[in-house]
Amino acid sequence: MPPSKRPTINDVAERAGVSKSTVSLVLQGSKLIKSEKRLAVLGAIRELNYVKNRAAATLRGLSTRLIGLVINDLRNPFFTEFSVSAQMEFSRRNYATVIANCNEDAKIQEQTIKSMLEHDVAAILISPCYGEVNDAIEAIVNSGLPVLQVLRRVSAPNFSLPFFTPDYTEGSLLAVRHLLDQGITRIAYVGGVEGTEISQDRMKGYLAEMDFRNLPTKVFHGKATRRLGIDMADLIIDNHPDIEAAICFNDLVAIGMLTRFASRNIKVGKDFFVVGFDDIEEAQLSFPPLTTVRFNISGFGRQSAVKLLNMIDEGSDVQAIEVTGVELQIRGSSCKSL
Amino acid sequence: MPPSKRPTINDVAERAGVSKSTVSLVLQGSKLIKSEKRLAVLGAIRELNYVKNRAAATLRGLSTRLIGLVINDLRNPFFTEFSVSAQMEFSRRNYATVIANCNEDAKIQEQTIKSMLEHDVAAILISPCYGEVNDAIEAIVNSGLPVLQVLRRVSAPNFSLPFFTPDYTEGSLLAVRHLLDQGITRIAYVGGVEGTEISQDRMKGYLAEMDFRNLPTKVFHGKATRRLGIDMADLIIDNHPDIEAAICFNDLVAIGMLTRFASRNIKVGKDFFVVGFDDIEEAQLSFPPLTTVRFNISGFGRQSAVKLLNMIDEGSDVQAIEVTGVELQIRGSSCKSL
DNA sequence: GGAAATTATTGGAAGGTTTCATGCAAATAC
DNA sequence: GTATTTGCATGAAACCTTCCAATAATTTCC
Repeated sequence: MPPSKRPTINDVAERAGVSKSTVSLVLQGSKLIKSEKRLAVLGAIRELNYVKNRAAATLRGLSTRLIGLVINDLRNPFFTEFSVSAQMEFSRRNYATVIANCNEDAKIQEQTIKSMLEHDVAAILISPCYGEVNDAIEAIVNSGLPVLQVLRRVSAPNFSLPFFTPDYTEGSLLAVRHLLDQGITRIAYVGGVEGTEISQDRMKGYLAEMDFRNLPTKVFHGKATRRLGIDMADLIIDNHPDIEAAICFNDLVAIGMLTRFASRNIKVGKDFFVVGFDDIEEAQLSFPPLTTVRFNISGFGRQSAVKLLNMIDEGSDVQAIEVTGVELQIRGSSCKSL
Repeated sequence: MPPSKRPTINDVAERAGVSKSTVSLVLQGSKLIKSEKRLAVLGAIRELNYVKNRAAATLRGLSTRLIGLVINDLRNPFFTEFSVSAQMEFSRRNYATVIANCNEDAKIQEQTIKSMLEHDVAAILISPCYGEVNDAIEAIVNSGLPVLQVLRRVSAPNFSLPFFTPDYTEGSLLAVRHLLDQGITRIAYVGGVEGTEISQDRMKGYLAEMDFRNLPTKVFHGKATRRLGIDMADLIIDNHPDIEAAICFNDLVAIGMLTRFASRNIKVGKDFFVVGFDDIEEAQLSFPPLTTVRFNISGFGRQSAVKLLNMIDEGSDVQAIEVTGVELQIRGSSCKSL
């Protein structure tokens, strides 16, 4: 017996006693085929365990129904949540997702993107990492594929990609006002790598409002992880006893701070106040529950997916920049009263 | 001007003044082509922005260099860590990863697998969800593709897939002995959906050892989330004051418990003791730091990937079951002394 | 009952790559 | 100077599907 390769549409046709064209039509659910023959074909397909060869179909001009998802840091639960939601929306629309974590490494990112282009993905959804990204962006733009950049923005000298983002600035504005309204004024900002655009955006509201009220600002930069939150909590307790509240770059940092405050026996929500950003699932389960800027990550993931799918289907263009609203989810970590 | 489609190998050949075969050879890095011509080809490729059409290559018989990764619950940081590590290993070996979260839904899982088979993935790595999985497994087995099942095992009546797993039973054995050695005897087991194989395995060591020492066992089942940990902490505090320690199905449950114990002002590591399972990144950052069964998730992810890649490359077979060791990472949550 | 219109089925070409067998040129051997 | 080997380059076939144009079968209409 020959090494039994995958059966083809021809094998099915032969088995069912029809032509390959008929089989193809059946596969596409054409109404043209009489149900008698259609049943025969369907039967043959089942008997032979036929699966269609997408490569051949693609070559003939059909879409790969493959979407590339490029994420700067997939281990961060915020991005995980985003990615999973987007992936599931793609899946619902019958697209498979090629994913890659570029791990904040521009080199990996570039290689990843090129690999996806080779695989002929129908579109790309990207939350980019920073660094030397020119070649990567150029490759994407040259491909002419629908692309949507989310959550973080990068651009190359001559190219830019449409960008969809939550209103970060508004978020920190809400956070700082919420604290100020309670008479809390000695507020620091914690986390975010210095110089990155997203870091600027997330701080902007804080800086503006503090400035407007003539209050001093204090910023502690760093890679936004639980570890940073822990370290900065120590730093603030030990060296900056005057500070009474922190607005954090994201929930991970905030939760790190909560953890350390708990272990050092300082009551957050009474002696210190913390606000996060993102509202990851864990935020409502921390102790105390975390006040945070909420914008429904999974909803945002789904929306991003839908926008991209629309770009594919209808060639609908996304504005250069689109912004979606945020709100403050108030919980115990920031409230004197609660 | 025509709508300018993607340039093909022919366009490159023409531009470089050679035959398409030559271009193909260059693309594959063949040593047969003189560097003079090779340079011409490379130049033409650059000028035309040529990217190779993988669909055509695949049709001709080349591997898609696509690997399917099917995960029961991608939002769970444990599986995220696993998946990301595996994906990055694939990427290092120049394979792109098609990922899908089947969200503990057997129907989605089946559909996902069929979609991957259609896309002609070169192999499948799967941490399956439970339920009605027969058709899905059958489809995989019939495909004849290399498959590796990890972390959780399912099987269909006539088929089984090779399985690679950490030694769960040993893990809970280590955990329970560690507590018993400190004279802690009133130990409960918390979390894990009743009846699932993984749940059985992770409890087995606990049940066996407690039984062996003639100690009473107490099991609280449930879906292994932070939320469950929180609820079970309440339940134990309010209704089972005799229980003094909990071995948890995973770290999420354990951390949920820690959170609630903190908020109810019970000192874990003094008045109560908790052991987790998995050693997710957060375990060392919790308060108190969490004692947990450790088996290096990312290492395990990488190993799984390597095993699968070897199956592809060398047709090397994986034993029906392979087990990798675990160890107990002792931290503050379980120790009277620390 | 037969022409016309409609519905069902089919053969064949095309799509871009890889690879095999072959061709040609240059180098080596006698 | 011819015969043989070696090194490079190429044309053509094959991979499996889709879709168009053409044909065949059936229905409709006078």
